[in-house]
Amino acid sequence: MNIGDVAAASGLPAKTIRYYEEIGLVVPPRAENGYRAYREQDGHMLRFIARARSLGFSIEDCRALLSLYQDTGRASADVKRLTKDHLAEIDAKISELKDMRAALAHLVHACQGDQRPDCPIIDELAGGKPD
Amino acid sequence: MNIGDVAAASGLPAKTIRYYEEIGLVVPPRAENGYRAYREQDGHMLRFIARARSLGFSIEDCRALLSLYQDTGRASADVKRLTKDHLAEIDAKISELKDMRAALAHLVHACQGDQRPDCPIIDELAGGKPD
DNA sequence: CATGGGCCTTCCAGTCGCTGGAAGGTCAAG
DNA sequence: CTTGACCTTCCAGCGACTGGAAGGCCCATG
Repeated sequence: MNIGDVAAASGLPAKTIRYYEEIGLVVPPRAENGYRAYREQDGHMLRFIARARSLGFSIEDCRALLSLYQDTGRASADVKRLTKDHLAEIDAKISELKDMRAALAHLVHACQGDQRPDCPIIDELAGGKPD
Repeated sequence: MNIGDVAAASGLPAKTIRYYEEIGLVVPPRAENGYRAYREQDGHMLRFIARARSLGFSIEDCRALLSLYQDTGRASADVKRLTKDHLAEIDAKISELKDMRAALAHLVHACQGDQRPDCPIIDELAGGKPD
């Protein structure tokens, strides 16, 4: 399988797959002509990574997950801990974004949005109207 | 005011403030000794940016907001549109993260997390148990 | 007047995860 | 034999900083 084939199969751009090789994540052997020759297991790994990335795992998390994936003697506790940590980070991000969202929604609501310059959004960013 | 003073006043690291100068966001005059000499208006701008950044606005948004801030003939509609667009992006991010969160929470729940290798998280990343 | 410490300066490199583009090699079809 | 779709490498850039090295400036103390 050439890179285009695994790209189509995994849904990842070829560029990304080359990048994954560069960082040592999935390193296929080479054919005689210098083309990357992906084996079936390489394709599995790439699809594994694509799914993990879509769940927001970092590349380094993916590296760890991949080695757990390939370690048939793994403890599921290790996988679970990694996933829980990631979940906690996601929760933190959601909470941060929700705070922003609330503040922004409030400001949007307060602003007339007409041709006049008076604007509670600008006022707030400028330090808040001291009333 | 030297950079340390505006850093303390705005809560931004000096490094960041230098970076803002580099990208032309807040460019203070220089004192004879070469030090950045921040005027009061520069300090206001930096605090303005710090607040906008904490609401998640991008640097380019900050640039636009800053010019609206300084344009006393602005239309509040312009500020509102910018803010609404940003709010929509935040909402999109929240929704994406929530989807991830749901999937991760499900997986964490399903995984025993013991010393055995069987792991629904790995199974799912590997393509899902076709049952 | 020297010295020390805390500022300040510039410049370079790294972060994360790609993404774009240029320049060129390879392969299969017509 | 040419065309066009693939493949290769290498270099550069995104956003928004952040770290660190090497050196200059300023002020207080001895």
